[in-house]
Amino acid sequence: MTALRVDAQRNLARVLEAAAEAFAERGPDVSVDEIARRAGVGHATVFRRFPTKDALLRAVVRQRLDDVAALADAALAAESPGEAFTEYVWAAMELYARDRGLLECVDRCLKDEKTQEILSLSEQIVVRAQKAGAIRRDISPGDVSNLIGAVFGAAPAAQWRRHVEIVLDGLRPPKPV
Amino acid sequence: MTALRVDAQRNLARVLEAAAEAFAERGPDVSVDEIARRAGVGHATVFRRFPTKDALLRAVVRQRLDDVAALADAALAAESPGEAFTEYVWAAMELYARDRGLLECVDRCLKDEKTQEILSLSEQIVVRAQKAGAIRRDISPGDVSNLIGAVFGAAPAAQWRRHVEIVLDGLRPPKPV
DNA sequence: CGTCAAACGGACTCTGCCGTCCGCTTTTCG
DNA sequence: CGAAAAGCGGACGGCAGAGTCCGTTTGACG
Repeated sequence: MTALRVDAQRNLARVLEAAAEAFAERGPDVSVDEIARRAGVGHATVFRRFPTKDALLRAVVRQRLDDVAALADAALAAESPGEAFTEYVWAAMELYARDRGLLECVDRCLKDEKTQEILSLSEQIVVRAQKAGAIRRDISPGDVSNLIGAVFGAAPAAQWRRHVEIVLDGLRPPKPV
Repeated sequence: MTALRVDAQRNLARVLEAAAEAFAERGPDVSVDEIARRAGVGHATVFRRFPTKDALLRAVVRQRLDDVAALADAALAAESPGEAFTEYVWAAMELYARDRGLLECVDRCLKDEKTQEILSLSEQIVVRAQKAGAIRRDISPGDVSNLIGAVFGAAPAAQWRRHVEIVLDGLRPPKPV
């Protein structure tokens, strides 16, 4: 496999950029035609680099998830597990908030390795916080991501912080009576 | 407008039943063909009674929402606003749990009068509970429905009770420190 | 510069779905 | 019973989106 021709490289970059933008704005259901139009190429060019629309989606998601992975690594390295967890949640949500359609895209890539990796890291963060007593134990680590993701995804853009705040409150262990 | 022929009445009933079942199982995106197949009629018969697929969806939703409306009325009539709210939430979610796709169908019928009516009733229930001090005041009544609906909709079937429990905990006013 | 493989994109196919049409069947009612 | 009206559903049209084909263009390289 030799290197791509320079025009092909440029087009590939444009496609990835346009796809990231389009998926972020409109979610995973934007048509390939729309992406190609944004990239200024024919849609056949998209399919030459990515065998299916799904492959393109996964490529974009993997790219965007790198930032989240960095946040997760930092959270796992931090001293206070409880604070690390809430800070991780806020930072990650802040990222998703910039690209509103991304969450739905990630949902559709659950089988993807990269997505699984993030999920696994997130679970570790939760487990650490649970062991430290910062999160109630009657919910599985995986469900915590679900819960927060769902609330974030459904909240009106202006209100998501308050909604997430409420869930975080609910996740704290009930004070002993 | 004279009455329907008896065979037409029977088919109409079958279509409504099949549609309710299909929408509940598979969500609002089941094809009209699928519904017609379940009802044992041609899909043209469906379109004869309902001008569009959306009209059929709305009819089904209106029908199913009657039960929810009854719950809401009961909650508004109850003495303790706080208890009435939580009981209403649990009862309504129990209904949606039986027909998992229904929630998404309701989402798609937000403009429908019946849906608006339920939303309005739900808001009144929340307002009452807020006035009674059972729910924190830093969230709008409409957002409470959003929040609970989102969590319920995204939760794995076996876990939704726990997830809703957590949100309810988060919705209680923070204990004064 | 000239050749050739790589890349391009418009046109095409295929699939799934909504909604309509029209010739045939069934019910109704005198 | 028999005509008229109501109902039926298979076939059709149209649309949108995914993925393919192929004649044309363009960059790589001697």
